Amino acid sequence: MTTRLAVRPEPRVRTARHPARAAAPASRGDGNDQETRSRLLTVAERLFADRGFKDVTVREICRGARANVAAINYHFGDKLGLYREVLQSATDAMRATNEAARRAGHGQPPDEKLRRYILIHLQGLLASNYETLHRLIHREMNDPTPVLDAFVEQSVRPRVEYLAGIVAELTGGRPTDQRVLRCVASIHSQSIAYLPNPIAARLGFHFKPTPSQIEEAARHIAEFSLAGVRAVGSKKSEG
Amino acid sequence: MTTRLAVRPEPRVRTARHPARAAAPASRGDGNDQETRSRLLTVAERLFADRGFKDVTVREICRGARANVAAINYHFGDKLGLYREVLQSATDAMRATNEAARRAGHGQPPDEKLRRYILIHLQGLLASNYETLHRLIHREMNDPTPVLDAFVEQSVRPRVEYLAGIVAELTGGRPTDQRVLRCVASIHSQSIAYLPNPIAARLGFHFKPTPSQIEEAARHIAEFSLAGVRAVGSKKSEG
DNA sequence: ACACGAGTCAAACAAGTGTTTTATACAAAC
DNA sequence: GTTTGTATAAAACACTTGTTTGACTCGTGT
Repeated sequence: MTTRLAVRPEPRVRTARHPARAAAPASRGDGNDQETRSRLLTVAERLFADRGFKDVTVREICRGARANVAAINYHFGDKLGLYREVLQSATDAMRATNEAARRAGHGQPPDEKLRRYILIHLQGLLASNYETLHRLIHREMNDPTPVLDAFVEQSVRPRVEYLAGIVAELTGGRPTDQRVLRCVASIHSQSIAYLPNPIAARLGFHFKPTPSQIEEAARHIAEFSLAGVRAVGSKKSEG
Repeated sequence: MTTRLAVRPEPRVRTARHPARAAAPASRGDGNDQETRSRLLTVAERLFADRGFKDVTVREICRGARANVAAINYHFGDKLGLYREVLQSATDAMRATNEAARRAGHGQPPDEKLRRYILIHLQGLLASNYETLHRLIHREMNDPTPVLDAFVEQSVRPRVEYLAGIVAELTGGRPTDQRVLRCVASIHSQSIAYLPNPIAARLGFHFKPTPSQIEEAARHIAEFSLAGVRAVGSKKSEG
């Protein structure tokens, strides 16, 4: 029936997720059981990233996971419950990248912090298993669901605040200064440009995300941005 | 039935678009006629931008345009035909912006060409009537349809080539040089960041696209990029 | 032995979907 | 006046959608 993404009372998952006594889960001889659940997650992640929530049918996911049509409702309550769980793993993965970038820059001068931040994030962005997750986020940009709030708070905001801190160090401004925030936007947006997308493909930009190509791109963004930050940071505010 | 976007033989539009003799089209007294067609286009543009091709139903469009369900099939053959026509007008509008930017930079030194290019494109990007069209393109990035090819060739490629020419002038490189192309990506991606999007909204970035705010953002991008281009352009290629 | 519950399955369900059909109104061409 | 072709409308069509049902396994606990 209604398929629009919306908040609604969590549908009762039949019994599987809330076993009555459940010490040792019953296991069948054919090696399935919990496996079905994780197979559904794997297949759904790929399909949702490829074609979006609405364009993917539960029948398709179940066929891909060699499960019955009812499996999704049994294991996740409904289609949206499955989607939520898929997207939560994306949020977790990106939070890990954030923390890695922070550690790598610890104790370094601000320009070196920026270089390492950009490199690590670009590596994370283009790592083949994360790329799927980024496509999911890109879809959330067009059709936000309640899941996006958690992602922004846990993943994007820490990243932006850390970046603002670096830029503030570089320019001597305050992290909430308009001028600083514009620099943050300029830096962040450049990385996104290296994600594979159909327009770049049609233009003939075949960026191969090999380690050395990623390093080269990261170096470009870092030097480009450092010069940019210094240029706009040293100017008196005008107008 | 099948609703996936795909190339398929153009469905026969009943008669309206291919009148047999048709000198003066028959017109009814109630002032409708061709109006219905353009009302459908207007409503469809807004709905497609808001929620995407698949999420919008023909019944919804027709209700919004105060037309019968059969109106879309009558005037455009099918739902995809309507979508095609909506997106074609996006392509045309952007091509006009391209040409305006070219004219504005004619005879100017390269740095001034870049400043004017960025300002005009940012103005086009954020003009309220173009913003709808950009949301449509953003959706095409996730789910490309055959229409995207025409858009890239007529709208994106000329833009990128013009920008590459300016950067090449600034650095003394050739427009197809890897280093030049990376600068083009850096410049172009910064403008995109100013399009309204749900992540920026959740972060509290309330960019008001007033003329003066747009000018200020354009100035930031231009100075940031000019410094960046000069920095990476003056360096010898290494590694 | 028995009951219970986890997990799976085929089938059905209710509500949508894009599209087609049939009919009708009306202005212009003949 | 008749025909022709445009434009609209209500109803039906054929099909897909997410979800639910009820039966059926099969390990486990008692």
